[in-house]
Amino acid sequence: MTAPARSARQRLAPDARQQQILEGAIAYFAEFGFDGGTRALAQHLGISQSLLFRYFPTKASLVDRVYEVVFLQRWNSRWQGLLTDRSRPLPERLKAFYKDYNHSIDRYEVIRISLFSALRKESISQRYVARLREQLIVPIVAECRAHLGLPAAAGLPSPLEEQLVLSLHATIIYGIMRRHVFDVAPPLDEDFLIDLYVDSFVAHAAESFRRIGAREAERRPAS
Amino acid sequence: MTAPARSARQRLAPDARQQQILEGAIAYFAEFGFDGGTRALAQHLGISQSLLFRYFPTKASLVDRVYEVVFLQRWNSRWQGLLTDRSRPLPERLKAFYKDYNHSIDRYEVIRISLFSALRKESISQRYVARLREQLIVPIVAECRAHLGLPAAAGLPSPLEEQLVLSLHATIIYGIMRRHVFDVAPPLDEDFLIDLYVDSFVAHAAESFRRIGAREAERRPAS
DNA sequence: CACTCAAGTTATCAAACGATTAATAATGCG
DNA sequence: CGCATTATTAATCGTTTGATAACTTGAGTG
Repeated sequence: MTAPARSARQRLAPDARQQQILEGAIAYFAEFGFDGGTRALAQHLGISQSLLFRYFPTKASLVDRVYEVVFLQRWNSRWQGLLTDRSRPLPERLKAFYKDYNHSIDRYEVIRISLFSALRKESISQRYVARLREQLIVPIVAECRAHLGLPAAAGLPSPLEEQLVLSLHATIIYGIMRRHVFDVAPPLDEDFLIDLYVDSFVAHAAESFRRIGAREAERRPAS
Repeated sequence: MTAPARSARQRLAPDARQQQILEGAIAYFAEFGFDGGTRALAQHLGISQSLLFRYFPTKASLVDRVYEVVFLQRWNSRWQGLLTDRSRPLPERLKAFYKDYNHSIDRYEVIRISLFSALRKESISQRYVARLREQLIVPIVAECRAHLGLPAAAGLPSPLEEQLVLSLHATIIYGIMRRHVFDVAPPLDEDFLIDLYVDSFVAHAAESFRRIGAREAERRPAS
């Protein structure tokens, strides 16, 4: 009646094995961080520790592949186009974008590995943040100015305007962090909340931009 | 002309040495995480590695002390009273609270150690989050209902209302994380931004709570 | 000024780490 | 079916880890 213990050693095609190791590594490092040992990782995968080094020459190279999958493979290059498509009203664009964005990064492995690597100050993490700023945040600032009938800013947007737009972004990210890092917050009616956040943001945008403009004018009186 | 190398071995009173180690450990673990080695920590402190174990029996006990200092010592028990003091208008209370809160946790060591320990699922981190919810978030929800003239909720607040209030909270926390974890975002006119966030939140609160009420009514039609 | 006590360091331990080598067994081909 | 190929593992290497033991040196006291 005992299940016939299937052959302890199962042979896989190299591509399949590499893929399996990579996925296992993502799950394992997301749980325990990148200081987790290769032996425990191998045990999670049901393979021997030394096999890892046939497919990845060093632990660091495996970690780098994990970074690549988590950071690069999860970026949708259509986001920027979606955000700047002025044939649709801004609130609609923001809602569509943040629903898609939320959907694509609201995963245990993604958010935790992002944080682990950011805390390590990995360059790939810094590049991700820079990309986020240049391709999403700065364009949203510009779209807000256009939406409000303000003149397009020459050069980079003002830091305060950027910060204001980030406050909307923060709401989404922090919700994901609460679920997967702080381990509270039930999975909840997220699309409804995104509509609410965006509407609240847009409703107050005119007043907020006005106050920021006034603030910056008073900050540099000699212009 | 060479500085007279001060005696390599400097003798300190036990209390002073323990304090010095603790502070050095906070700085070191905030930078490198809790998997950083005891040797490197000792080197940062300019002492020998074995001396650490005279003042803390194990590395884990040192880490626990670091947790205590970062989490418990930075909690102001007057926050709850400040938030629920209905002799002052709600926006004023929220602004005062968040300025103080921001000021007390916007520190490199605090935010990074909080994240490291949350990722490790340390129980002290979970207790902190629970306390945050019970003593700050839930009361703010109740104060918002009162401010809006809504009946006080029986028992716990609705999850959606809680999430809405957390969106304000997220704005503050995420700004701190951007500075100390993602290493972007200049230190910026924070009190001005907090005023802006709170005003924006309160201005739209009536509409937001109304929509949440409607949403929850439709979710459980048979009540 | 010598003596004592304890703060501090050097030297070392066993265990765990990433990584390598040599042995083993599963698979496909003739 | 027998054999070569190679995916896989067991055994092991040198380092580094947290922790301990034995030795050293600074400072206060009679």
